[in-house]
Amino acid sequence: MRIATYNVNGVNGRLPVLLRWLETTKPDVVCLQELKAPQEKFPEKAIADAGYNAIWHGQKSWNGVAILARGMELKEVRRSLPGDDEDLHSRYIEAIINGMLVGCLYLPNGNPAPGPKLEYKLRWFERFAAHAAELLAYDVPVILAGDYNVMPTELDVYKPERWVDDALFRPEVRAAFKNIVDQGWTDAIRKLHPDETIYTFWDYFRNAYGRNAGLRIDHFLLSPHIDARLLAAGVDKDVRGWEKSSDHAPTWIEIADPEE
DNA sequence: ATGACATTCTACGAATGA
Repeated sequence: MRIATYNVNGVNGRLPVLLRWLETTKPDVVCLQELKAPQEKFPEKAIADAGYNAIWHGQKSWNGVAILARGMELKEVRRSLPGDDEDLHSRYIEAIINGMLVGCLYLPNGNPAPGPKLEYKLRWFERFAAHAAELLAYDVPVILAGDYNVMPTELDVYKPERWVDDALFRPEVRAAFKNIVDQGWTDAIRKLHPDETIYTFWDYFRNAYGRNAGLRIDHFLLSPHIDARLLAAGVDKDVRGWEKSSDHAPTWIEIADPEE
């Protein structure tokens, strides 16, 4: 089974790219971020025609997350991250699919830093850490996939020294990510490719994709049950080179069927 | 230090992103 995460950067503006990618790679489960569309403007019919059931939590102009499942039922568990009823950003949605708990997240960017946006990011991280710990305690198969807006290590950024003061790479942000991993989660890409330069984002400026000046910020964190079933992980890098592409590339894992 | 690019909207520039 293939599970993918993709920050689409506008689900309607990028719909042709999204549909082409779904048709080409046929992932079984897809976590989408940055829909940039209100709830009623999600392209439900086009997604259904492509063979996918979907749940989503939209928001006007910004944010927005969705989970798609190819020929499988989605049972929605929640559509916001617990811990702050005042937080109205659509950044988290969670469903049970085929016996797995799948959390789809769009972690705040945090720039400019320091400032209130970084503080919001760090608070969001604390809430996410608390929720992740609760999920681990359930002792069930869990996948937390999405745009974490963090490069975990220097291997994950084309020019680390340029990014040390940025909200995606500041020490406290990297520490917040590591704190969650250390609960007992597996960073799927890094487990299977420990020394390889792998990016999931290239910005639109200065031919970043052509120069491979990228960042690894889209991640899969796996609970032990899913970690034991991990077969492969990678990035559909060529999609970033398509016309009208998002600035992110789809990132995916393959997992084995559970043992009976 | 800035801006390069691309998205969205009771738009025609501003806010946001990473």
